[in-house]
Amino acid sequence: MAEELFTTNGYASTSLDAIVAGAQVTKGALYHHFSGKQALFEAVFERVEADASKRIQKSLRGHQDPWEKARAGLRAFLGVVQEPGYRRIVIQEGPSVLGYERYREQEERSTFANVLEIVRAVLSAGPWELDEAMLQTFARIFFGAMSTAGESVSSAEDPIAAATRVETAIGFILAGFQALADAGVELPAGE
Amino acid sequence: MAEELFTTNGYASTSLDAIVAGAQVTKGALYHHFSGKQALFEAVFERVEADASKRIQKSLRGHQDPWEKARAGLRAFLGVVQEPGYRRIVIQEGPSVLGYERYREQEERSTFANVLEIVRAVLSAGPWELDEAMLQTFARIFFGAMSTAGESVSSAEDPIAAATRVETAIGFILAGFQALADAGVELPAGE
DNA sequence: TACGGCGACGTACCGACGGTATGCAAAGCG
DNA sequence: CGCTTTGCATACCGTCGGTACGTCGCCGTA
Repeated sequence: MAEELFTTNGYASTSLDAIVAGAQVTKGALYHHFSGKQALFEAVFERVEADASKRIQKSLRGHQDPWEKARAGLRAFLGVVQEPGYRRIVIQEGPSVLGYERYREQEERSTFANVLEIVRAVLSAGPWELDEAMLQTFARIFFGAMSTAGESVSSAEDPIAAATRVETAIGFILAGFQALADAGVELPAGE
Repeated sequence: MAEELFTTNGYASTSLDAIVAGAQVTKGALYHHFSGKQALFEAVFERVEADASKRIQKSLRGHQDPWEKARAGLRAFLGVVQEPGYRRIVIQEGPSVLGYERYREQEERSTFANVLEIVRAVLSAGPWELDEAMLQTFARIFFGAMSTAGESVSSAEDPIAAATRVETAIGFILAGFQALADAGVELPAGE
């Protein structure tokens, strides 16, 4: 399967010959179904993304409180982001193989959508009035934070401890939000 | 120059022939100085990184207050991250071309070091007792947040407004920290 | 049933690219 | 002044992504 080869060897080091040999087909068949190597990668990318997104959504069910939802989602995301396939295909090579634009389009309607939903829920619980652009900005920031954190978690010598630290740190940031909400602090105006 | 070619076309689509043609040398000369295409990229990567790091450090000078320092550093980072060379070479293709390990080693002693320094200054201003691992975790989170935010900023239809939104969002998070510090809130214990 | 067209592959091949082997002039050195 | 080493130039090779073209089988039609 192409997914394993891309995950273990990376995009550039995975030859089409190796893929077709592993899948028991020929190059003709491959090029009948996909327009090229990049299109094949994109199909794999979408599958991995869809799986991850489904998993995260599943973890969100059952939580009504936004903060609880956020914590559950964070935990699920940290789990997803530690899987070699997601790390390699989506986080590491996605942006460079697909180009940032296509990468973003794909993310926009899967995993990032989940993050956005969570952020929306959390920030709507506060006293702030945020327009859509500001919500997206917050979501981007959290998405990036958690992606990077996930990378460092899964390459740490003790991933479990590292994941705990990340949860603590993000929880701390969320606590800061709560504190601001309780204090009725307004959003600092953009200058 | 190889840097421009890598920036505009990307790593994979930049042939060594194009590089040597542009630099008025031959492949023999190139392979005399670098052990291969990846090593050349790595050299370019280091230069871009060093430049960015220097620029950020410069912006930190003159600020004593940690929060002011953080804001200045954030602004400088958002500037750096909008430059095509840094975006493409460091953020987009760095991880996939160098591999995450080498990428991290490089970042560790340049731009990330700056972020770490800032985070250290900010968090030391609070009443919390953080060990080094926790500091690194916070720094990773902020680094990832700002890298991703920078990507979205520079690909936004109005980059200036987007940058302002990012500054607002991060400022909000920092304000949350301040609120927690003022309230004397402890770090939530890792479970 | 004969047949033509078409979709689903298989196969042989091409051009480009990264990398290497070898040559060779100039500089350093005893 | 010879001999080694450095610094590069050039010709070439293996691999890989992609393509051109052939082939086999199915399906509608007369």
